Amino acid sequence: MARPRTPLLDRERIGAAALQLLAEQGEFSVPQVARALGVQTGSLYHHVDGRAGVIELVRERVCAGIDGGTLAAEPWDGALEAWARSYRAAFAAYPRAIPLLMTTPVRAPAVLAQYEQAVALLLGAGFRAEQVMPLLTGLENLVLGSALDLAAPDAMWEPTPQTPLLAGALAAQGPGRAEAAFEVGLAAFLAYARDLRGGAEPGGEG
Amino acid sequence: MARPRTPLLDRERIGAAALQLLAEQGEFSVPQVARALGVQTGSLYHHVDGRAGVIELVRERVCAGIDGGTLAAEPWDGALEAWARSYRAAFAAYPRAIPLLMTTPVRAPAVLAQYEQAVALLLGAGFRAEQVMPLLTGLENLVLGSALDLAAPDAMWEPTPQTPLLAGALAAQGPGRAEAAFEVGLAAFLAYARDLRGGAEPGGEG
DNA sequence: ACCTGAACACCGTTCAAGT
DNA sequence: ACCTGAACACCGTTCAAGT
Repeated sequence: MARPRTPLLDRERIGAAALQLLAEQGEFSVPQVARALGVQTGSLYHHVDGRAGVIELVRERVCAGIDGGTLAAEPWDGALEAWARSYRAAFAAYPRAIPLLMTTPVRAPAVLAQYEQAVALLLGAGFRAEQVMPLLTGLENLVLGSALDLAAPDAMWEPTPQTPLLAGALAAQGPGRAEAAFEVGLAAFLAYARDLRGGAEPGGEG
Repeated sequence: MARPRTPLLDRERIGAAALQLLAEQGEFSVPQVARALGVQTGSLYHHVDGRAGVIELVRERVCAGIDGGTLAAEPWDGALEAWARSYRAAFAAYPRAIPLLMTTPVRAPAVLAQYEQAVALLLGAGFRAEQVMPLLTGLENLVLGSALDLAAPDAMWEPTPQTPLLAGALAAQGPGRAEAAFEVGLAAFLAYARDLRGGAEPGGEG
């Protein structure tokens, strides 16, 4: 068969297959993706830059759920808040992909473009350049940590008979609690950002 | 040679070798650890429950740097703050281990014991059982995210010519910024916790 | 350009054999 | 109990061969 008249593979289907594997079993391998698409493992390498490239396709798919239009709203703090909520919802839809995406450098151009826009928002609001990344990474920690907590609240703890209090605290966790923690964390973050910005003029340079 | 009169291996040395590999190259494999100890790969399985067991040894080593005594101080919010600072310092010493430990369930008894103590502190301060885990995981997100940011500030971003603002924001990041973000994040967290607790009696049951 | 099929170095885990 | 040495199934990546 060799080269088919119409390609068997494309980046869309590769990303979708990898994300589905992640959703089902919490991980994926390149051969598994190939198998799911009825193709040889090596064939993927004609479309994607190895496993890291597949991860970036997954990131693009998950992040496609984020409404980037929120970043164009005014005022700046309302835009940031709406973006954070949309960001969290997108990741909460694929909780088992979060660990993979949290520990992998962001290369996907579509995602970088959205962060570029977020940087522009903060600079336009009057923040200084050194203030921007701490704000964005702080917001990201809040969003991703909380999305993981929302969808997999006890994934990180294996209590034992020696830790009865911890076991009780885990059992007492209600689904609304992660929600509440996010709300207050977000409010605290926004209050901090407003305070940090002080009386800067919107669009000002210094 | 088969069984030596005095064992060649012990859990201490396995954990130390794995942590050193993580510090040097950001990852480790079981065969690499065996090689570093001059031993066959299979030998490790007599001392440790597979790769996951080695990860838990690494966690114990890193967490050994946390001063658990802080949790016995009074008042409760001062204890929590001191614990968070010690926690962050311990992880900042091994930044390349953080991604591995952040995405892996906690099984190490010594670490679980410390969390058991933290749960006891919060319950003793008057928090209700459902409030405890959201507080602890929120604090953990703050601490680990900030430790990672402190030690590897640009590890998560690969800016391109299409993202000049992002590149500028990354370049403008000073080392003191992660510190400042942690300080304010911690202050916001503690203020939230005090507010959530309200006027509960220390040691009260609710 | 795109797929196959085979290869390569590596991984995590198991286990009989030896002392 | 503890180490060796070999095995197994699996992984990520490369590449000549075919169309």
